[in-house]
Amino acid sequence: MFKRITIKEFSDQIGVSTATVSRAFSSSGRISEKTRRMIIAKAQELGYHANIHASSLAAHKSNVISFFYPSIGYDQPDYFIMEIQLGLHAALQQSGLLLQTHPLPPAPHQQATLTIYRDYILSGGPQGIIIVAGSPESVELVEMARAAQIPYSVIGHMGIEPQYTVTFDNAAGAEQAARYFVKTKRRHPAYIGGQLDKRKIRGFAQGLNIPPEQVLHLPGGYTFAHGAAAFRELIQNHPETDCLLCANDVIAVGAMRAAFEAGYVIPERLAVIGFDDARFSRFYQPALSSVSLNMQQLGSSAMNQLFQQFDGKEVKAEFVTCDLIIRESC
Amino acid sequence: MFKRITIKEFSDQIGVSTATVSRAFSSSGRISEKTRRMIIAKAQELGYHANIHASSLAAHKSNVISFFYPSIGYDQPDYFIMEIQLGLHAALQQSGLLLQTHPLPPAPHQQATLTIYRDYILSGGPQGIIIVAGSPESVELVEMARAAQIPYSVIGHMGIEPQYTVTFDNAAGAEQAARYFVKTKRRHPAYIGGQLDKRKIRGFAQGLNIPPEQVLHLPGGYTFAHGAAAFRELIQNHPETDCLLCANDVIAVGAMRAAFEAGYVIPERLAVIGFDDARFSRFYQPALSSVSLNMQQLGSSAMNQLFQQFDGKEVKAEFVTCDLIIRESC
DNA sequence: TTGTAAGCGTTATCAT
DNA sequence: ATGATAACGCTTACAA
Repeated sequence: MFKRITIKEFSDQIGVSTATVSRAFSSSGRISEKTRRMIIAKAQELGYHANIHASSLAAHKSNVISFFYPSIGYDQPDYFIMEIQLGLHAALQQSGLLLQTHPLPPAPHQQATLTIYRDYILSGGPQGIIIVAGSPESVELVEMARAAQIPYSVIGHMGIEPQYTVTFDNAAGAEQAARYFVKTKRRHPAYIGGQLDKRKIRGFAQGLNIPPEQVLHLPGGYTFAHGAAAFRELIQNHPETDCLLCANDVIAVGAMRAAFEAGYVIPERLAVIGFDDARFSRFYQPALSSVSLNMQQLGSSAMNQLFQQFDGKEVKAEFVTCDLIIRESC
Repeated sequence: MFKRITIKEFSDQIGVSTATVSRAFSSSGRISEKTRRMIIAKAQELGYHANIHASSLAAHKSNVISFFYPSIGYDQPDYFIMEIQLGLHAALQQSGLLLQTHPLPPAPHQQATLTIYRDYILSGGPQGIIIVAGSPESVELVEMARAAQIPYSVIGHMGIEPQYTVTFDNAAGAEQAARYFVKTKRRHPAYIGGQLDKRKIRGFAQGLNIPPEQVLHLPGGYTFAHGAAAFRELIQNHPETDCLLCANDVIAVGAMRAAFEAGYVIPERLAVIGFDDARFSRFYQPALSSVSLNMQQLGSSAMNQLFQQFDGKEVKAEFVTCDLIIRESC
């Protein structure tokens, strides 16, 4: 095994104490600027790098942020999560903190994996934890973070006390979409998407000025195939449908695809609006209009919540707005 | 701060030595099955979790794998990388290893970030390193891994000794695409894409049975906008173009978009093939044909190389094949 | 501002 | 199979 130079050897060689060396690298330590410079230069020269595990042990902090998110499968990329991760990294820039990613796998293996994660959290591994709501395990993770007294921040709605949470106003976004449909004289709206998202339907109904139960709703999964299938089903009984809101962009693209095949011209005959404004959907033909959620802002807001906790400041719930982006599909 | 129960306290409470407790959790230790069970049960009960930093320090291993990849910008998701990360996580399943993600940021901040990464690697942080080739910094990272004697694996072509490398045969994929164009009687091929990828052009030329210099080549970036702009430029001088290979799917989608606008019907008038088989492009209208690279296999192969190094086994270069997937665009 | 030395919570070696 | 104890390499009172 490769032997790194230790703080003891290094400090001996340059003729100072280990404490001084340590101070030179910690931002807080009281040390003369001159000594610090000298030590940093010597460290470069001799190739000294503090052992990160020893530092973590002694200082009770690890510099790693753990990012937990529901995973729809190891063969199924999730654009939503990917963008959040991007936002996290952007916020982490220069902070010296490192990001660890932890997908919560789907059914078969989730228990084993969760055990590994639990050990990791409860052993004091991460310095902060970011959890994307959406699976039952997300809730357990929050409990672990609390139990271990590690700063955490939740992205999404979880039905728990909200101060450590970054949420977004899906309902308002859906309402904007509905109002747009009304304004552009659409008469026969429909909604495609899973039933988890009560908020979106509520907002849609509100913008339409009808009770939520009256929304023509095709539930189902969040995939391209689901979107296409749901649309085919929809027009069997409701061929008059002339505008469509979908719970995410992947569904919307699937539905548009089925719509073309059924001879619906977009946007003339059918207006379509998606949700989340996934990067690829703006390249679609026609470019998809979408309720945009700034997912990167989601990530950086969550990191801010963590930073506030590190600094012992009061943490405020963060809120990210949704905006309707009109492109070509409506 | 929250005080966790330490191995000392725990072992005292249950009446064994710390060594025995440690052995109960390490797979290697010689310990009776009965004692192990007892200790694990007690640990559950009393909530004992080994401090991960102390373990890492004492055992000289950290259980974290670091994943470094070129990032095209904090506002620009990279589908390619995302899929590799997915493959990595799939391979990591149940291994108890954790994944850390490290984007190599574009220009302005890369030096500062690289310094942080260097410290991390040279301080003995990660137990293994996976590097996606593609930026100049990638090469530096390999040198750091070597210097620190940490097992590593490179994904992509880097022009260094190849045994710790997972590569893929882009050239063969491009050649397949060319042969398909020839077989389907296309006469006027063109290639859109950055100049980094000599391999793809070479393969394309080979399949076309012409020298590489004779390939009609529109260089440029890897984005949607680049694809669209390149196509517009292309047809100014070469309106007869009837088939198109693009360096990736995003470019291809951009080019298709520009093609529609210019009145080209796909695939009748213009055949298009992309590269990488990004998830979204199969949803496009028409569904994009693409040279498919199993990116998840890339990830798991890289992890395998790491595992081989952990076990002291000889490491063989890994190779992932490319296959042409015909859909609707050609 | 700098040095001394006592932790930090494990693992691993050497006895028993 | 189990126990005692010396590392592991750093940070941080406390002292100077």
